[in-house]
Amino acid sequence: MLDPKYLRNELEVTAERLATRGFILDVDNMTKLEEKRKSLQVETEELQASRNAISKSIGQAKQRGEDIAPIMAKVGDLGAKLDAKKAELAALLTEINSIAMSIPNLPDEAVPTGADENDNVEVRTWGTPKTFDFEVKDHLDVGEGVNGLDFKTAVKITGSRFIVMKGQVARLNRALGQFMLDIHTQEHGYTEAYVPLLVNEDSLLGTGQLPKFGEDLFHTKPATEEAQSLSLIPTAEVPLTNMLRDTIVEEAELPIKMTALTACFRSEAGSYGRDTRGLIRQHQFDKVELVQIVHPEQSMQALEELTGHAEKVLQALALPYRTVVLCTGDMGFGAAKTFDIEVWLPAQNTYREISSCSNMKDFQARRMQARFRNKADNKPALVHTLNGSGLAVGRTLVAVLENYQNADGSITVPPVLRPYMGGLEKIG
RNA sequence: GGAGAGAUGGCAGAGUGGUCGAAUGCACCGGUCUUGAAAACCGGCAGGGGUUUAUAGCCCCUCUAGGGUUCAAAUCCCUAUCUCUCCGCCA
Repeated sequence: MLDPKYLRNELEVTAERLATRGFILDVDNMTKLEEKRKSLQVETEELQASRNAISKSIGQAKQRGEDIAPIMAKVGDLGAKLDAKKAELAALLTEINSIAMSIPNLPDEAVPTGADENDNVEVRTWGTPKTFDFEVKDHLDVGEGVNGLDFKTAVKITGSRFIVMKGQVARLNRALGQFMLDIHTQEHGYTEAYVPLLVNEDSLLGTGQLPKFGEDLFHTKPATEEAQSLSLIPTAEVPLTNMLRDTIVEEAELPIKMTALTACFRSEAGSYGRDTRGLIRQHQFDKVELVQIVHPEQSMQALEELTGHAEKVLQALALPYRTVVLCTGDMGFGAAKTFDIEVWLPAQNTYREISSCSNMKDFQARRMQARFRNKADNKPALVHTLNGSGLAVGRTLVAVLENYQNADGSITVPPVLRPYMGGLEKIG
């Protein structure tokens, strides 16, 4: 969430900046609520203060052995009045908080203004799309051709948008994940983490999936009414970032760099009919996530680095890609700045998103109260959080199947993956 | 699943109805000493919020969370969550 003080004092500026990402802030309503809050809070605290004073004097009188009755009489209906004000204030604060939790992050000044993905700006490309002297097949035909992808069986077991992988394709998927983890832990300084795939509501509020995007998630149905519902993670960003929730770390511990290979689960509500063919948009897929917890002054530099770490994977796999900076209108809820990395898919003759790397600045940190002890004044201050895919394994598999296909229907195993495949050079 | 114990500041750990937001130790910050460091000594040090030009003062809230009793709750009662110990079960 945004800094409440900033929101209050710079309401007009905030509204303007939010408008660039298509979010309309109801300035009049905010002003009205804020005025109400101010007077109500002052009144409540004054009542509270007078009750505290009286209670204290009762205690002191009692200790001196004096008669309390006259003081007790002064209490009167103070308690009832206070309770009423408290309830009124609590309701108002709840309303204000729910609005605050639904306001997206402010775009960084450096982010290009735009309405949608068409206004994103390419910042670099790497590699040259390979030309094929035969008609290229899409990854689905390639995968099914070597008996490695089985959509029909997945539908039987579960439903659409799930996949069964078999044989060397399943192994290739596993190899990709292991390879990525190894790069990030051995060459980029990330600590590997094994994390829960089910998380509680506080975690989802912390990273910003809730309260607004609950329908994008899968939720468990508790066995009993009282039991808490847990949700399947849409990305390892949720458990990794929430590791820092409600903690204060020493400044010297920053930056904290963590990575995890996990399955990710997305309900893909509202995306019916899009990318229905193949592995591009599944309800379940593997992803290697990169998370950095950094000093506020370092976060923009960290975003460049983190994006570079993700790009390294594609370079190692010799997969052509381009990197774009998302415009204000295309960024996710909590992001201040985002780079998307798009890999070349020959069958679609276009680049498709394979990684999204974002600097959330203090947006998540404020929600989670993730802080560090600032050397300058020895006080706690909010950290900045970043995350990025390094990479989405399922989509990387798509890219490998398409870019490494041969005329005879076989797939060449990218050289860097061969150690993970028992030396295998070709599938099919 | 059964029985019991517990949850307090960055950490450890006192505190069982009334100047307790809370002893003490560690960590941390500042200083003295030292060529420098360590040790020793002195001082400071919970977090959030309101008001305010103010990181000055003043005020409010917070001892896992949510309810309750009371003029007054870290302290008493209820519920939830989590942790630990013992027994049972189990990959």
